[in-house]
Amino acid sequence: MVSKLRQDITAKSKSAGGALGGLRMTRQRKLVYDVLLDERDHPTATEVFIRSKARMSSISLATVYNCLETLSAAGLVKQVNVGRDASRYCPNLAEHAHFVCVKCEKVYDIGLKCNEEVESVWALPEGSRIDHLEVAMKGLCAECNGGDKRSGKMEEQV
Amino acid sequence: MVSKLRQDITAKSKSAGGALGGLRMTRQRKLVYDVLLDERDHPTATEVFIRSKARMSSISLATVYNCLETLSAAGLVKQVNVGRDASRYCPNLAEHAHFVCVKCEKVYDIGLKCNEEVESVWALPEGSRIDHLEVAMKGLCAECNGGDKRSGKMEEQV
DNA sequence: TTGATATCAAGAATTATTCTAAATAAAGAT
DNA sequence: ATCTTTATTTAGAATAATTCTTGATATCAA
Repeated sequence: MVSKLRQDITAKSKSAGGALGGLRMTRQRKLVYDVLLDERDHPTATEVFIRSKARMSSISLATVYNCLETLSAAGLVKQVNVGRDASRYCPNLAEHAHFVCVKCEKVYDIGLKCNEEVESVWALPEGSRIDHLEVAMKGLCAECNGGDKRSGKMEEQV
Repeated sequence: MVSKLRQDITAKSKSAGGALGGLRMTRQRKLVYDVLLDERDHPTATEVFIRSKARMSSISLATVYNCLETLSAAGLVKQVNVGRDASRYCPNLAEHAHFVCVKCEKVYDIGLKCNEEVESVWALPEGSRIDHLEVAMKGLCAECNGGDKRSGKMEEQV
């Protein structure tokens, strides 16, 4: 189902096939997905709604939530949570963490270093199955960190 | 201020000293902290409220939120966020991640492997300062994972 | 075209959390 | 011990993000 929807979206086909409950590629879902692809600044649902509404005035906030949920479940989009802030959405499917600057509030994607694995640093319990991992960081981005050029060490927080 | 409050709590002194706005060690703060220490199962604010109310019937939910906020700001307690669920609270100050079993809903603390550092795997942007990092995992814990004994590889999610 | 079903839209409802304002309690000074 | 000042508590109202509900609409397969 995941790849089915993606295939259909990227291929701009009209249908997601009848399989698995029959996900449909609707104008709204396509629009919401396009909005995310067009400006990859990790918008909130409301921001996506505003941008979507500019292109399709009839779309509703509830629909935007529905579409974001569907796209996330389908694996096309990632829901980004940092603390208790409103969820943000991101079409970057590569494994990455998120970093929010507490000053300018921009959200940055942080990629893995080459040949590294996130799991490698954690003492995961034997026998468990991890199928979702979310890494969120907060701090000052390079621009806002102005004077201090060192890539400072973290505080004790986890 | 952080260490001041901790010192006073652990020493069971009556005051947090006049420094830095004068944090006071009140019965409510002590109680909320004790509740967290007594049962380290990552309760939500409401759960902390229920447990606290059993020992001090006059305490209010707003106060519990206040205390949890104060204790977190003081560094005695960590606020744990996994996805959009209600925040949970944890008195474990060691660097660790959180793992929530999607079946039994238990929250586990995941420690770092020896000599590993979280930051080491991420390509952090030059010049930025990270001062908070939160790592949340979801999956099936060993018990709930029953049959499959492999510590399974993660899916693509981050 | 038509029937079955998925999806949409609008607004109500829910939930966690924060805010407000008056009452209370703590710490230091008298 | 009492007084004063200021932090904190309390209860309830307010807020904000998200989910739910329901009737209308769009889409797919036949």
